[in-house]
Amino acid sequence: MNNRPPLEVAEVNDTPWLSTEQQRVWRAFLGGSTVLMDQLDRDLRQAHSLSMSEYEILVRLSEAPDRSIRMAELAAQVAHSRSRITHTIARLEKAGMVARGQCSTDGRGVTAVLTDHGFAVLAEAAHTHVRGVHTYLVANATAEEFEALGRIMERITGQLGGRSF
Amino acid sequence: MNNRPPLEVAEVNDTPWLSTEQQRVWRAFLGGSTVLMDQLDRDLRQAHSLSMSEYEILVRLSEAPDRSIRMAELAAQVAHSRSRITHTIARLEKAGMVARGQCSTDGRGVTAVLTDHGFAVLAEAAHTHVRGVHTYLVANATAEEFEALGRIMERITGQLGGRSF
DNA sequence: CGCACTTGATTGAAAGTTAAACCACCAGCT
DNA sequence: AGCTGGTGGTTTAACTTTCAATCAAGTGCG
Repeated sequence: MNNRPPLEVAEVNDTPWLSTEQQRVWRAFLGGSTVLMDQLDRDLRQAHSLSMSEYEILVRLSEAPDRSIRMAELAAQVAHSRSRITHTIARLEKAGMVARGQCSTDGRGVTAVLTDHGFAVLAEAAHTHVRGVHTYLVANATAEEFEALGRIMERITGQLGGRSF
Repeated sequence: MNNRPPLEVAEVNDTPWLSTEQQRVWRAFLGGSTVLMDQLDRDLRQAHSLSMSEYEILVRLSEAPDRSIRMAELAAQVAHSRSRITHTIARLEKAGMVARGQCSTDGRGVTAVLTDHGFAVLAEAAHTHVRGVHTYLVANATAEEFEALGRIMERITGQLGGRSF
């Protein structure tokens, strides 16, 4: 059971394996996207003590009518579990960036509302974030490549988008 | 301080903002890659009780000479902190998939070695994983798009690749 | 209405990750 | 040999995320 060819290249049963080239791209994606996200996260933390996911939440809130979104909806938008949103909002609330409100139309509904302070922090952080996206991603792609990236990712989201947590 | 245009579109100071189109692509990437990774992770867990990062470690080990890699080198390959590798390897060791060995050339060096059981688990899991990559990613891109993806991600890794943890 | 059933959100504990302190060993220098 | 500084790895505690249980409020139906 020892002298097989490297796993990812072997041809086994009915599983369609990856070509060497496909594998190269896949690994580039794996490595590249982690390195990219880690860098954006690090930048945000250093400059504004915000994690990437906290930042994303603030962005969504800032764009919503009344700067407020219901917990479940927020969870769906950023693809986190409800539980995680509860905890994260609790932290952001403690930091004074978000407040909780009752939903008017549904007795159990809770809405997260971006405070003025939260908005101010976001306005600062956005500079850091956008600069990062530019220099780490946009600058590393031609217009066509960038467009291609968008198309691929949109199809993936279309295929896997609606999920249960 | 209330009636500004949406944050990500406004033009402020010297920060080069993102065009609406760039923003669309960036969000697609953000959403698409999380949804993709989540799905691959979920598949792996359900079928083989392995997380994506555990799987990646097993893959690296399986490809290395003697199926063993030193801790620090492993950490670098999968872009995790040393500490995280220590913990993860401890878990994999408890599960009997990896063993620890002393490094011959360096007294403090510790090597992680893939056991036969670990290899067997990996051989199973690889089917699940590869099938996932195919149906979620490869199938959602033309050959050109796929190539473009590879180029972008390789450039990013080139720019950000060597990091400290 | 009264019942079962689902959904929205929170809770608390377990699991995983990060951050910082720590120990052991290597390397270079005097 | 004896210092000194740096690297490899583990440990501990703090923090974040997940998992399962819980509770409250909505919905549908006899």
